[in-house]
Amino acid sequence: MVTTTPPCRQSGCPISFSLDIFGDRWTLLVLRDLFINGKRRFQELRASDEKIASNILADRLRRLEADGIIAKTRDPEDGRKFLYTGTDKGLGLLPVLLEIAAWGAVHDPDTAAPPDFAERFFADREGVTAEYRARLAEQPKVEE
Amino acid sequence: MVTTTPPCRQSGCPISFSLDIFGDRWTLLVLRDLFINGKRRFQELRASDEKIASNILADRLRRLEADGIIAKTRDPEDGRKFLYTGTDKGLGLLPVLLEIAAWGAVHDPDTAAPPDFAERFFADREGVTAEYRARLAEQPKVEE
DNA sequence: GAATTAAGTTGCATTATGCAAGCGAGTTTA
DNA sequence: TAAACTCGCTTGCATAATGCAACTTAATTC
Repeated sequence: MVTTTPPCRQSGCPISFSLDIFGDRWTLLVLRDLFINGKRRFQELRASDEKIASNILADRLRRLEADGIIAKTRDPEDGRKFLYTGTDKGLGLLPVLLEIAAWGAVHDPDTAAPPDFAERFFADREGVTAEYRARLAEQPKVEE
Repeated sequence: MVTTTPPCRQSGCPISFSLDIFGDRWTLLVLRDLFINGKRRFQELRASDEKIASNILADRLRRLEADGIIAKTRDPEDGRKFLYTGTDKGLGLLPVLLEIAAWGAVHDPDTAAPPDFAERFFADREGVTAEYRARLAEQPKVEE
């Protein structure tokens, strides 16, 4: 089985604390798909361009749930399926994701980001973040 | 020897692009020490609370330089030493670091961050970021 | 020119990740 | 109602990344 227990460096540094949770090659991509791309199910998350392995995805979802970043519920419409959705704590990472996206959009010559994304974000971080938050809220709600 | 060639997922996603550069357990901690804690030399970076191994540190510095995030110069005052400093591209990551720090400061019950850091940051991201940028600029300059 | 310091490298053990296949519970189909 | 199918995983095994201790090389001080 895959680890499940993340490394813990306990230095008191808030950046180190954060990286103990999402400082690896996959966690932020999972959160991107959940919070920005509107995905909510295991198979949707697996289908990303980056091709995450199923055991790694299962492990990251387990960790994120254990850390209170996401919540796992059964799909009311199909009992085989689960839905993964962000908690308030998790959605607090939306600005982190967008800040990372904006830097990448500026420096990646082959970026697929909308051409004015970074410009708009730097001109109005709160506003653009609110837009993305609102788009997420449009999704049919799930009881926790 | 350690890899030096980072994984490249080439999905066009700006977040994926960014994480190919700093989506690992150590790179952002190195940048934290350089950009926030004012460190500039190999030994200073090694001495962090998180105890990075010297081969990993050497590898990350090499990658960061190759990616144009930092520049390496000889210390004019002691020819044995090198100085590592952020480029403009690299300093563009300061908002990313501070956003991560703010989230961590809010959610880590044992954070060592200044008590009002997150509050101040969320109230005035640009202002707080400018403060940190200014603090860095106070350091004696290095010719590139 | 001998000892010291800085910045690494090397070799090897441990841990994380990648890949393919399989499994059990819930759902649809005949 | 049983066979076939989906979905969300787990398992086993190969490869890659990381951790640790010791060693090397170049510059500096004594």
